Amino acid sequence: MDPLNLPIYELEKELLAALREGAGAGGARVLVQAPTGSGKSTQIPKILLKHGLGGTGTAGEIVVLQPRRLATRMLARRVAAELGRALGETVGYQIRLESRVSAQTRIRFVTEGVLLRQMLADGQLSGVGAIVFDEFHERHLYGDITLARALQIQRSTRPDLRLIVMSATLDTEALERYLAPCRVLTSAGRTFPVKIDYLPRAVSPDTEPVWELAARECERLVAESPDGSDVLVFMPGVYEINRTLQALQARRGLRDFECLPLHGELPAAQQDRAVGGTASGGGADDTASGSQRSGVVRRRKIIVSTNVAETSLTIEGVTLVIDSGLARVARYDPRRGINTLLVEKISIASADQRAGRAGRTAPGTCLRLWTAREHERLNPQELPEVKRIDLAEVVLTLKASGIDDLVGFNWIEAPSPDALARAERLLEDLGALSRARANASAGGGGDRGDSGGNPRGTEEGAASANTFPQITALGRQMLRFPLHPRYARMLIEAGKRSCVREVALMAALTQGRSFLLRGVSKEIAQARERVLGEEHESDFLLLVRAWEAAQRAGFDLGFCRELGIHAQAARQVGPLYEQFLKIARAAANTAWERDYPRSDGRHSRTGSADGVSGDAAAAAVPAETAAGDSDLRKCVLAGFSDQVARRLDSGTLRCELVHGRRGLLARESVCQRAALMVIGEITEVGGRGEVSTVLGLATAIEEPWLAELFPEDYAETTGVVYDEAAKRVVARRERRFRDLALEARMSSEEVPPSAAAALLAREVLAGRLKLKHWDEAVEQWIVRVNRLAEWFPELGVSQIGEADRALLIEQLCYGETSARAVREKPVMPVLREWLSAEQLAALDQYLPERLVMANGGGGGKGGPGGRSGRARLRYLPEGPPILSARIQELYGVESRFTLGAGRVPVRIEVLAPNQRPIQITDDLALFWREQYPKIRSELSRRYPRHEWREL
DNA sequence: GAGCACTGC
Repeated sequence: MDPLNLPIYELEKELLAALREGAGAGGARVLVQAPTGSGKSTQIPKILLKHGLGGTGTAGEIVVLQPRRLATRMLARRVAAELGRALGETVGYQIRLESRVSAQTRIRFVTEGVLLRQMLADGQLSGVGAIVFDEFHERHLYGDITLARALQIQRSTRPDLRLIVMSATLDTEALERYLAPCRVLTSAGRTFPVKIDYLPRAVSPDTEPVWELAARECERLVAESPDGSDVLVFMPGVYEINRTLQALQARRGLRDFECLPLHGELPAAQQDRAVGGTASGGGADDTASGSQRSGVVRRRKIIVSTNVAETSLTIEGVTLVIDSGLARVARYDPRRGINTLLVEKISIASADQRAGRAGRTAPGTCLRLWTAREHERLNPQELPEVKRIDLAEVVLTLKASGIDDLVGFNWIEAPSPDALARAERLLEDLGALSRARANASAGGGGDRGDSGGNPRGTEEGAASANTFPQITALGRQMLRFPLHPRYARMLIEAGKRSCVREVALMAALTQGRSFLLRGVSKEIAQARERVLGEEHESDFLLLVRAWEAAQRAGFDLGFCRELGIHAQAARQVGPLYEQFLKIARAAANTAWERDYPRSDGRHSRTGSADGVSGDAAAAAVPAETAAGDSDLRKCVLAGFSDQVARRLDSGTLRCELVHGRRGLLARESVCQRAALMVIGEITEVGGRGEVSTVLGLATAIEEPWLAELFPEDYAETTGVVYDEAAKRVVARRERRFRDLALEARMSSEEVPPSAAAALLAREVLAGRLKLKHWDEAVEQWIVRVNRLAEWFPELGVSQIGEADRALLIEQLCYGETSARAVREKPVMPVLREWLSAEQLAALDQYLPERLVMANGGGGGKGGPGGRSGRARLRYLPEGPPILSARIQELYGVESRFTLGAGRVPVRIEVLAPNQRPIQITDDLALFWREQYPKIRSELSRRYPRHEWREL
């Protein structure tokens, strides 16, 4: 097609006029509204170049911002070809680790991160005459930030800078207001019409899962148009894709179709197969497409895909789209400090984008698996990334550019104050920002109220500049690494511990797509163990071993497949690793690499700046043993100190994290034996059945390291320092560091029990440590009682013996199975044998405000510990009368019950009418045990639809 | 017998 015929040329005159006009009025800003296929990405840069609008003077450069690398490369290539020039001359591109530009380059296509980095290096963007923001509707975080900064620069010092923002969606009012005054130009696209159908009636996923529904409708539609071409089905994730493929293959009417999955984790060869067989990613697997090509009749395809096919990959020849309307959406929950990845309904914009995939080559049809009425209730747009993801990296970047007041920054859409506060707090913890003043209105911090000896009045409010946390020298050092601040911090720590090489590799291995596949077969798991050896200390180190093995094998496809390694992803790690190393080396005055024997026999350099060869240090090569690994693990701790976790029990994978969070250690983690660890990745996942928080990338740590690395946070917690400043720091960490560490120490056999007891007893007696959950803490609780007995004879408490201990655990953990035992020796009287009423009362203050009765613990098989995946937390309007009556009698209050049933504990909390949990005393507990059958039957009568068997 | 979308420096 002749590019000059593209619809976008209808806008040429207007665009030029708008740019000239704007230049006179304090800065040219144009918003171009044009759908995909209008030719805007290639032609607008050319129009600017043709009319000399790259800028005044000689060096005026047109920078075109793109959200994806592949598109960046291809657009540059096409525009260069259209201009009849070699790539890298007039037209070039720049993406991470790859640059094709020269001094003559006037049009430079770049990815978003590249421009943000450039702004950081040169706050005036000298040499840049125009910036074109392409695909801006995708609203990536870096796109938002670069536009905001570009506006700032234009308004302050560069009114000659031309800004063109291009968007494919029509809903641009907010953007228009943001850019005002600005001109809006609209152009038609050149795609084929797509007929959109909805379901006539809503279908509940309970009666028919989406994959069944999709397969059924697919069969029907295909029968209606037997000559049609390929079909594209959108599903939220791999699980749903596999179910859909099964359902499709079970349909008789679809027997002649080739059904193919398409998602990001698939090897390139398989992706190519789904997309159309053309080599797009350098896949070496020619066999599949080769035989396909030679076939006389090509089978029609049904491609079942995730969102990759919505924007990143284009599939030729599709005229029918079936859209589930669902997607897995990543968010960051700043309140809990965890990532979530849950199935959600897509937005209208996203549904339109998906539908458009049916009209690339010919008129098409899109069936939406929801009703027209349901459609009206969908969100018009996806939430932009600023409102969805962790802002730490961007906040650090802004602080480095001198923007201290983040709330006052000219966000296109402002993130929540919570999200900003969380990012600042993480950066403070990492040492990248100075601590906020005590009386600064930090917002979201828990340490309000102790304005202490500060002479300033209360609620001064008005933000004077010096109350904002500022970037530190360490923060600037961290910013040199193109990484999340956590990993940058790890690398800085590695510099101090002479293990940069290893940590740089660890960082590189965790960027981008994960190269070690999850949920692999038994054979692969065994092969991994055989080839990689045993690793128990860190998931990072397992990655390192796997990658080194793959590298030694030259990333051989067969070898990688055997070990469940994504060969292509693994191959991309090398250059990244080198980049981090290079940056680390460039940082002068640190001996960042120790002389570490490498698998290839070369020795890395030691010594400082002048590059003296490291032979002399060869004698000092440290043994590759625990000492070396512990340094690596301390680096991880430095980057993730707010994600320290401990196992709650040995029967399940449940863990407790600092700041009161919980989760399940990832099944594939190597740290199954560690008492205390650091978590590199917290993700709440779900979609089918239950939602759970998965803790991945774990690293075992040792408790003394906490004191070593965080002396001021930890000192107070062990009672050494107790001044106001330390108190505040601890308040910020919500005192969890200490509790977790102590608990972990208690359950670790390596620490002499007497030492643990000494610590614990002191904490307990000082009132600084309280028990939280009876179900999980029975063991520790018994130990505690025993330590109390041992260390504080004045309490007159006797030790809990082995037999009684077993009995207690049985009764408290396994509930009903011990009904006989309860009758014979009820719990509380047993306790009474050890503790007098006074002692019990004294102990009461160590007991939780909120005592949970539970049958917990994963252990009791078949018995009351049986699971029911379906139960959810639910409030019972009324509890069992027999229990209510007793509570009324004992406490004189009306009660409410919360029945919680997760996978493991089924628990009933007793709540007073003011919603505060009631402390359950021994009387009530005893009553509960004795009357359990009656209570249960009352409950099942009252709530017959609930499943009670787990009780 | 559990549990995972897509980009980018």
